[in-house]
Amino acid sequence: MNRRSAKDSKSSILDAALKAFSEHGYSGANMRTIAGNANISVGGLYLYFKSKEALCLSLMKERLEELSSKTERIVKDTYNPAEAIEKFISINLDYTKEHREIILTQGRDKGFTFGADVKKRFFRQQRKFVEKIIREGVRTGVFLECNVPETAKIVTAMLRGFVLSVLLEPDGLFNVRGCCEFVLRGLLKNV
Amino acid sequence: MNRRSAKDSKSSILDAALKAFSEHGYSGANMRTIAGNANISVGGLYLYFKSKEALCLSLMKERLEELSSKTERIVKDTYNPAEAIEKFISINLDYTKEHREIILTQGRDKGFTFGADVKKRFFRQQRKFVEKIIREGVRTGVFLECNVPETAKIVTAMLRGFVLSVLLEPDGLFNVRGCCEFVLRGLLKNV
DNA sequence: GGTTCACATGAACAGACGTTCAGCTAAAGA
DNA sequence: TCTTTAGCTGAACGTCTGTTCATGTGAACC
Repeated sequence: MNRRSAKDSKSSILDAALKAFSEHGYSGANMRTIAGNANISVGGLYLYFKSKEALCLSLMKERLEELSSKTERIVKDTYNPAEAIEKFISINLDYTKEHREIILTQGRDKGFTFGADVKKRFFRQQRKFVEKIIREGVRTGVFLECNVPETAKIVTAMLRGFVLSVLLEPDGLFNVRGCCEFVLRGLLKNV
Repeated sequence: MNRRSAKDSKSSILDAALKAFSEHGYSGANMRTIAGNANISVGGLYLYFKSKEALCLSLMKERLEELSSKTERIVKDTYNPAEAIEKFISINLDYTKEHREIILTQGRDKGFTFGADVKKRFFRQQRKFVEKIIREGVRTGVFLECNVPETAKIVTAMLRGFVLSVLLEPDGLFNVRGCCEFVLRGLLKNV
């Protein structure tokens, strides 16, 4: 066989695409550059992804599903609600630091409609996690009584802001611990 | 003279550009379409803005300075810190609703570097406002003792998340009042 | 050797892009 | 009437884009 396995080539392309899309946005990213950075020809790239759009969607789906399942796994076996919230926030921020390109999901390129269903599913999923944690917190009397869906929406919105800040600030300048404490102060009964 | 005054044409162009950039991002926006929507020719557009980049920067600057001065004006003559925070948040969210294009400032198009100085100046300004409010709150004993710059950073990050959520959710679904309360619970001594 | 197969190439195409420029139009002043 | 002037036009240019396709290469099997 030739140089690389199909699998290796595909993953090379995905890596390069990730970099390109996160640095230049959808329209700004360039198929020739992506191919070049993946050490493959343009034609070769098109063997694995039938279009730019398909490549970008595949990327987004992969990343969001990975983060979603990671979150679910860790949050599931944490029974203390306060701890669960903390974990929820730090998993998301850690993942953001590791994969800065996750910002793709927030982007507005090609209008908000691009990949809208994938993004929507992800955000709904995230909100459901938070709702579950808060409901448990309220039930066990650790958290304040509140409108659970509304509060979950606020907490996920805050998280979204933290994620953006982590992406925009030079590394380390953003304090994850402080964020968790601040959020918890809004939830806990006895601080 | 011909059809319109230079002033009218320029403002028509800015309106069309705003729409284009916020809907399609920097690379996705199209000078021909912008000109068309502004009822002017491509050549005409270039009489007023020497390049796409200049047009976008001029737009961003205008919007951010408007919001910044609006914030300053209203926050300045509010002496109750809790009220000031509430106003700070709602001014920002109202402005976001009115000018959805503000999302330009959150974007990553053309790399993070595009318009970086304008954005940075704005965000620093915003953080300074928040710091001032918090410092006053701590001084008068209404707010909890805290690391002021760190806390201000967290609050502005949260605001950023709220702004994004307002932009992403269909109108009205996002509860401003609830956000303010949540943030204040993290700041106030006696809730 | 020949054939098959998976993997790969890059020139070429068609269209879109930002930008320029020689020239137009009609109102205002002489 | 002629000239000036502010405002405007849109074809044309060069470049870059996503995408296609006829072709190449070398390992594996017969």
